[in-house]
Amino acid sequence: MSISSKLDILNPAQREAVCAPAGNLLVLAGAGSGKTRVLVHRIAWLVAEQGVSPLQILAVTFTNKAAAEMRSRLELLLGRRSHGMWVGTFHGLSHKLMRLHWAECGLQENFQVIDSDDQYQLIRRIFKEQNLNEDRWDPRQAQGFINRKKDEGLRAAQLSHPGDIYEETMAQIYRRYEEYCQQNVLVDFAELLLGSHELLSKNAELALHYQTRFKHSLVDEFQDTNTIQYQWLKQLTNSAESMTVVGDDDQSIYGWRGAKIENIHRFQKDYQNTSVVRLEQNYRSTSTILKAANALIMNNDGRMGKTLWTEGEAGEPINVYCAFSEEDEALYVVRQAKKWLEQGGVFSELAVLYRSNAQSRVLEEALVRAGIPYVIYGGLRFFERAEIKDALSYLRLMVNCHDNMAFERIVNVPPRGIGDKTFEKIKVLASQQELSLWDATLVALKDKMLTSRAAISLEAFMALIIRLREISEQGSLADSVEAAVQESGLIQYFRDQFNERALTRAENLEELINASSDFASDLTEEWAEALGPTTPLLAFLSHACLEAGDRRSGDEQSSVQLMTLHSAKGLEFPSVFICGLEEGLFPHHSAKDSLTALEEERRLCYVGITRAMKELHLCYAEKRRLFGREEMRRPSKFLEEVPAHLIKDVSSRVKTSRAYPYYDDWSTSTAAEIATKELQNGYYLGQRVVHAKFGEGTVLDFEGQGERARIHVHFDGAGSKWLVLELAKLESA
DNA sequence: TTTTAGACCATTTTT
DNA sequence: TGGTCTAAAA
Repeated sequence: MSISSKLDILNPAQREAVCAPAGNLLVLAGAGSGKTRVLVHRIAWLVAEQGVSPLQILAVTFTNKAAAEMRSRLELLLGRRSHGMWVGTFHGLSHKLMRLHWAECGLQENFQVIDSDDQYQLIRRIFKEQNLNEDRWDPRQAQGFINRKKDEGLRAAQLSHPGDIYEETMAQIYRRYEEYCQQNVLVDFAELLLGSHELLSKNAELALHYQTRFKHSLVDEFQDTNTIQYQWLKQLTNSAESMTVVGDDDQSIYGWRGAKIENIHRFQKDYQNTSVVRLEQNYRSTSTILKAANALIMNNDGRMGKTLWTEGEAGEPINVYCAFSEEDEALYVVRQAKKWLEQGGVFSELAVLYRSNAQSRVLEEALVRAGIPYVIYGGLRFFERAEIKDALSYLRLMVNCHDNMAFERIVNVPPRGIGDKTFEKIKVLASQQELSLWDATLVALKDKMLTSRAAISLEAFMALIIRLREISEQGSLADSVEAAVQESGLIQYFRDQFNERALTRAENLEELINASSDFASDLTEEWAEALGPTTPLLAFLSHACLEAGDRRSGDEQSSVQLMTLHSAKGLEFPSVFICGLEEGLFPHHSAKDSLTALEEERRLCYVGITRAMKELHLCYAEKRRLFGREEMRRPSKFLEEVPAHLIKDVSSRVKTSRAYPYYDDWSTSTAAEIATKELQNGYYLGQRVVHAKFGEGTVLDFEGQGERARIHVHFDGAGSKWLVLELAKLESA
């Protein structure tokens, strides 16, 4: 197989990186400079031209998305599946190591991965158990503390701060947390890295095995690595012939999460004779956009240095819109979106970026009014939803009935008459006799310590779990999931409730069954390779934690894309709006006292600007409602840092004018039309109505459709009530 | 067990 | 302002 013809499409710098001789290589890849292409081609080059076996390759990314893209592009390039190659995320590969060597990790074969929400809940449980006052000590802080320490490679036992009450308390919580995880065979995200790192540092032989295996390693987004990830890599690549890291110090926006840009500098010190290649030719944006980005980022100190350029044309100037208010800013976006459509564009080519999620609301409202479809990134992902986690807890108990977390979560979900009192007795018994909740329940039942009603319920619950376990031993993965969802009564519980939310939940549970069946059929072949030896059920549970699903919500095909600047990283759009470019908002006020923080904000802005291919709109408002208060705003300093000659002021008004003129574009959605949109089932918000029994009142809210529709009315005499619309027989007052 | 009222607080987020 | 969380009330 020849790859050389495929190298022709590379530019000189890309080719230099792809074909660099074995050794250590640092690729500084600017935004839109084809870094994934370089990474993929380098692997292909190693395999096809240098005769490197896929088994010798380790390729690490941060996100599942990046890993999947790398894998599929590699397949395309090599014309075959890359069997035996380790391509995955830091966490995914760590997980694989731990599954393969669970015993050496001091775990059991059926260990389970927990996500950050599980971790948080667990820490709160520890707070209760230790009688820690949540007003004084914040569980979130403790969670941050534990993860930070783990990311630094530190165990609770290694911490000591005599006299410092804060550190002491946190360390104590950490210790208890470790204990709990060990007892319940739970592994959190940070633990995957730390645990697999320790696995290798404690087993010289094993370490040597992997070190001699992975002759060629490649790492994506290197600027985002934290301390433990760096050590982890160093350990695995100890005797590698080539180590290729790709990154961009200018796009480091996760410092607050423990990412260390310094790792780029450290790499050059730790890995001798590192050659550096800069990818500066950009294939994404117009030169105007690139000039703006370059000028902005020049204001940061201590950069590795890079200047983006393009062979493409200058394109349009950058639009700067000074809005009167945040509503006006949103209307600008609406106007431009309509214009884009008129000129033959598609909504999905537009991205609206903002610093914080709270900003999306006003934008959404304006888009809804204008009838423009949009998709918003953010919110809960599929596997993070409460009902899904409930169902997964049943599965977890099927795998390991001593999983106390899962036990506690679902023992009374759906409600089966096992209340706090009963459960408290079991918890006390469990801690006294050092039993799992499961075993403690057995003892409590045997010794008749419970009321008969509770005993019956608990017996039924345990019988259910045992029955489910039997089903899972005989049937397929989808059978197990379906049984867990059906037999537990979980889905029926939601179906019995007549409101939209419960219905959605029931639908989600059905979707979970589908997901498990897809997972089983799609991945059967890949399991062994991706995860090592494990059961389908365990694999599915881990998958649910490690790849919690898409963050997007909304299902329109051609929709405007709304997201934070952080989530825009790695994406590109023909036209980009950056909203809320105001001091205190972007850069965020929390960055005002720290130069490092300010520089990270600037990099975030740089990331935003470099998402744009053809058009860029920078928006800010003179006045914005923040926390219910109206405030006058100052434009962001980042706006001044963009050279004036690249900018076109598109503000539609004279400084002194008032709101009225901006509502030109509302001509299509007049007051009457807005009112109609808010009219539901013949009623509208704020309407005065009369009820035969409760008298006069005001309509506050609606819920549901058709027969299930309910209306929330505040009655002057009788207070506020939810009424079933069909039965209420309301009349207009 | 579920609903509701009041307190509190307010970047960014992947795994 | 509004979303989330907890404690109290129905």
